[in-house]
Amino acid sequence: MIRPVRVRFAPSPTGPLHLGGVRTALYNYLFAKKMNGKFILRIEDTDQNRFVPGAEKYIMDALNWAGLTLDEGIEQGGKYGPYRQSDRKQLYKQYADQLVESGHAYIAFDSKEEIEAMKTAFASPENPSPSYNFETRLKMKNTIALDKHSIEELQKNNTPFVIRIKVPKNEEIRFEDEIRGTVIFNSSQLDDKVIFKSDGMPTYHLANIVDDYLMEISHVIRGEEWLPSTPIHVLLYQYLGWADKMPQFAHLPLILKPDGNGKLSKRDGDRLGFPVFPLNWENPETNEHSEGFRERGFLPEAFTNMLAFLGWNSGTEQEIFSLNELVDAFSIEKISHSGAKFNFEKALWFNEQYIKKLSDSHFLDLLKVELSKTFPQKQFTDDYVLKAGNLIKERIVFVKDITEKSKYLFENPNYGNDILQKISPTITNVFSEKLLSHIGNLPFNSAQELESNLKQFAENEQVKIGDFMKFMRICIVGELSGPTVPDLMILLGKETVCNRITNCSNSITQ
RNA sequence: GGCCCGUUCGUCUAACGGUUAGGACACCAGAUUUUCAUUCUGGUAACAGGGGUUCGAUUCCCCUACGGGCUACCA
Repeated sequence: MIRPVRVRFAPSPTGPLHLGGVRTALYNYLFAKKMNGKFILRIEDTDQNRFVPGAEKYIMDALNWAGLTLDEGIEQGGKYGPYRQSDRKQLYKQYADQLVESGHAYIAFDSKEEIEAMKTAFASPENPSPSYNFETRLKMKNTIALDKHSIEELQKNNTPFVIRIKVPKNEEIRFEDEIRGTVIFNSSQLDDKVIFKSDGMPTYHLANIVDDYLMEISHVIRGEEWLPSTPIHVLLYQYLGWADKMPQFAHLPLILKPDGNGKLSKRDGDRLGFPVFPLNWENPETNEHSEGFRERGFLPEAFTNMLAFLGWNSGTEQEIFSLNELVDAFSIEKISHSGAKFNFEKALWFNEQYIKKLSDSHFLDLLKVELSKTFPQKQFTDDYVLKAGNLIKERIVFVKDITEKSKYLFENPNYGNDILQKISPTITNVFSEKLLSHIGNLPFNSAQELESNLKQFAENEQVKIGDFMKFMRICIVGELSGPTVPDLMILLGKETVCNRITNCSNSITQ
């Protein structure tokens, strides 16, 4: 059965998208593009209690930042809309009713307390938490157990009710998972899941199946946490008469915390000092702030590349892939089966690689953004900014390191006592004076020329070349790191260099 | 507890019955660098355990152990 590939990313807007969510979206996108199919965003907001303002927009912003272009969704529209489940509310009831009529579902009037009571009443050592299923439903308040009169009575009193799927006893439910192969469940282990809630909204299980069917979804690529409820979904497809339209399932392994075990959570990020969300997020209820990969300084290409490799591998030794290259190389077959621990070090490495690859014009644009943030007052020429950037390009992890760690490229440094103490005592005021007048007559043509000239000067003055260069570095940089001294001198120019030597010398004498 | 999924260097992973078990990150050492990085070279380091199947198992099957997920009128 060949049908057009249509995949959906279906998050619920209960907060910011985390790493795992973005990766699920990424894999859906890659698969869609690889197969010349459509990538769709559907917002699953059937739980009105968990609605978080801003979350929906956050999801779309995050996908956009990561470069995962949608073919259909809330903003792009499409002929299968609306794409927000709350906007499709009136659609679902008829399918729940259809299931009741065909005998595959039933109405249940039990209150929360009554269900609790059942669970404690039937609890046993073998079965500590009995479920609402073929064994217990006959003892509950529903249209299967109750007689006609009691049902009418409950309905007349407007007793709140839900609709539950009637899961059969002891039937084998099997399906082919694209990642895990054949998965088999016995229906007796399942419970009669609520498919339609008393507030008039469907639960995930129903809404998901109805929408996937209506939107002609061909493949469901989602997290592994959905594997246990997939047999319910399979049953729903059968009972609704849509078995031949059931999508292929692919259940992704989870992203785990770097240390220990378990799913990666926001707490791990806070604890270990790295972001777990793509973009910054302010929780509107608690005002809690969470840092995003974008704000941390990650390039979107590096971020998606890194994410793609958390649970997938091309099978070759290539690791750097643009989004388009990922599309070409992607296959569900190569998705791994086990959970992947998130490794922030490797994420940093990916970003470094992408910084090194940046074109001059792109790099310049990014540099200017950072500079305007740090030095809103100052003006620098593009030529200067790019030269400065290229001087430190291969020693930075993030573009913003240029202003956070290399400010001396744009303003004179301050000289703290600890750094001044590292200047050799052989560097005296007399020496500084001589140096300044020497440099004053020096052409600033090339770094090589400057270097040999300075070496010669140090030799003539009988100052150790190491001591001298260290002094020069401290004057220019304010610390013992950075590009080579002659390169910096050429970049900054004679006047700035002389000023800094003067400033530094003055600091020593004070 | 039950059900389901998983298990190769510290981490991400390659291997689709026969390899000195490969790569990357991290780490260590050396070279380059008058600093810090970069770069280059080299190194340490893994098939969870036990049974089968097979001429031969990291690879296929079973069991055990361990890890994870699910077990809501949440998704």
